[in-house]
Amino acid sequence: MDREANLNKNSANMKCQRVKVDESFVPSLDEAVEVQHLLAEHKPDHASVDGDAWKHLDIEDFSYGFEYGLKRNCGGLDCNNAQGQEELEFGVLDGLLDEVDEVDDIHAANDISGACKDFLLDVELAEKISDLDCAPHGRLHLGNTSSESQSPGFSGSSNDTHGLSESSTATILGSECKNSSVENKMVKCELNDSFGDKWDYHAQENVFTTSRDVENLDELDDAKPLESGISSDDNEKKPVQTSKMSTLLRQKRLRKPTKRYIEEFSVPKSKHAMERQKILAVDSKDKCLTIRSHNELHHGGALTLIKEESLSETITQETLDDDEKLSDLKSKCISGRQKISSPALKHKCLKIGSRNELHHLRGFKSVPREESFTGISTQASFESRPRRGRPKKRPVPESDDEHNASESEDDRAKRRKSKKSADRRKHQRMWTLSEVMKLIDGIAQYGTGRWTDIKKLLFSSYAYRTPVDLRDKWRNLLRASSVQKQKLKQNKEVEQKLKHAMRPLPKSVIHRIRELATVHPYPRFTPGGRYIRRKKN
DNA sequence: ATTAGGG
DNA sequence: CCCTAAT
Repeated sequence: MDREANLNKNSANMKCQRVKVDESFVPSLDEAVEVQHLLAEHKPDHASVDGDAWKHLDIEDFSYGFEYGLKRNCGGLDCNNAQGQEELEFGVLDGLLDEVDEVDDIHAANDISGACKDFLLDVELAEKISDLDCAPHGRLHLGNTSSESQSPGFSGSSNDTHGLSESSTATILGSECKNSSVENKMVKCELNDSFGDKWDYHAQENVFTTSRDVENLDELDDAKPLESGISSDDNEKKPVQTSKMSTLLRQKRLRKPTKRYIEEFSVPKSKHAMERQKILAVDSKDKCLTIRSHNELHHGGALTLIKEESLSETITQETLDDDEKLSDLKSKCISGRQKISSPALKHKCLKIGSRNELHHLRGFKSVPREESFTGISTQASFESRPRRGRPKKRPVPESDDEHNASESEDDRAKRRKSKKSADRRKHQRMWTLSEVMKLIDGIAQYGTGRWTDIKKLLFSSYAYRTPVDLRDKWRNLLRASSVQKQKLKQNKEVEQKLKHAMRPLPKSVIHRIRELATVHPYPRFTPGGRYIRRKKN
């Protein structure tokens, strides 16, 4: 009791010091209490049995499970790639994209479950965020038993409990970081996010190094917007959701989702899974959802997006692939949001949009476009790409269960329609490193004008790569290579970091590109200015 | 049908 | 990636 009270107090302090995110929690009595309870419970356990804490969370908070599932999905994608960094990167991004998509789709297909999930996600996020900032600090400062017991657990269970472990850790140590400033918090969040993408190879040690990196990033002008973006976003959304969150959460807690349930979230959901989710969520359906569900849903997506954005923001101009992805990401985000009408969301939207008006617009534009996300996955096997076959989603948007979302019925219908026939941009395959290299080879052989030849000879197996695609890619590569060079000159240090973080386009490749660029200056003009016109065959 | 170029 | 215009 005593301890608990104390904790409460501490927490309160922390909350005050921390950003609004926490404040929002304060008013939510039930929620706060519950959370506090958890805190109290964890504290004692932690030092001795870190594993228990996770378990506890695991069972108690299915939202964590979900969260984790998301993360794992993201990371999992790149995991499967033995290709290399590039693919890793792609995987990450792609994963994110898929995630976004996922959210979107779920939203469409199953508002109830989707809403609940996201809602929980939000809750989880809130908790996590508020706690996160403390984790590293606590560990650093304490260096006592907790750090001891933690380390093994951390790495040991790395496979499955990264997200959880971190959270739990943070929770326990929460009071330790009363001093952590808002900055820290921000930094940490970022850090953690980046972790989410690469759980697989990030060891605990990275916690520190990475944090430093992030801080450094902060110093860059590029990174700044991100910070503000996150904080404000969170702040905005929190208050709005708090009430409903508490409601839903309570309900959810009562139900105590089983592990199985959790698993379902972590695994690409099958139809059955979806259905079950639906069933589970049915009771909470009448409760809230509808409009809210949208908000929640997209909040989840938004958060993800933001993080990605932050990471790649600096890199945006540096490489085309990233560029593409970003644009894709953004457009998706935007298109998904179109239907929403939440102030907070709008804010987010604006934020994102402001960073890239172009893409924003494009996003809208491409939405209605028709798409036949057909046998894309067929070819996928080739380049060991995690690809976005959207394995998770329910395949047919057709059978749209009753329109749960009351207010956006028309919107929804509209969306659905467009979705079916149009929506998803056509195969947006990411380029793997090997593909790029092939392309380069091809260009080296055939020059820049015979894309069909290159396509036929070198990409015959890649049905999804059209000559135009090749050309486009080359164009992008050219741009990228030059940009990279440029940047490198400016701040090589930074560049390195960023590259290391996200853009693995090997130097050698860039070199080749540059060389080829001189030989085949994109348009078919030879260095001498002679126009190379080759009659095909 | 292919390619260049712009969005 | 997608689209259009020009070949």
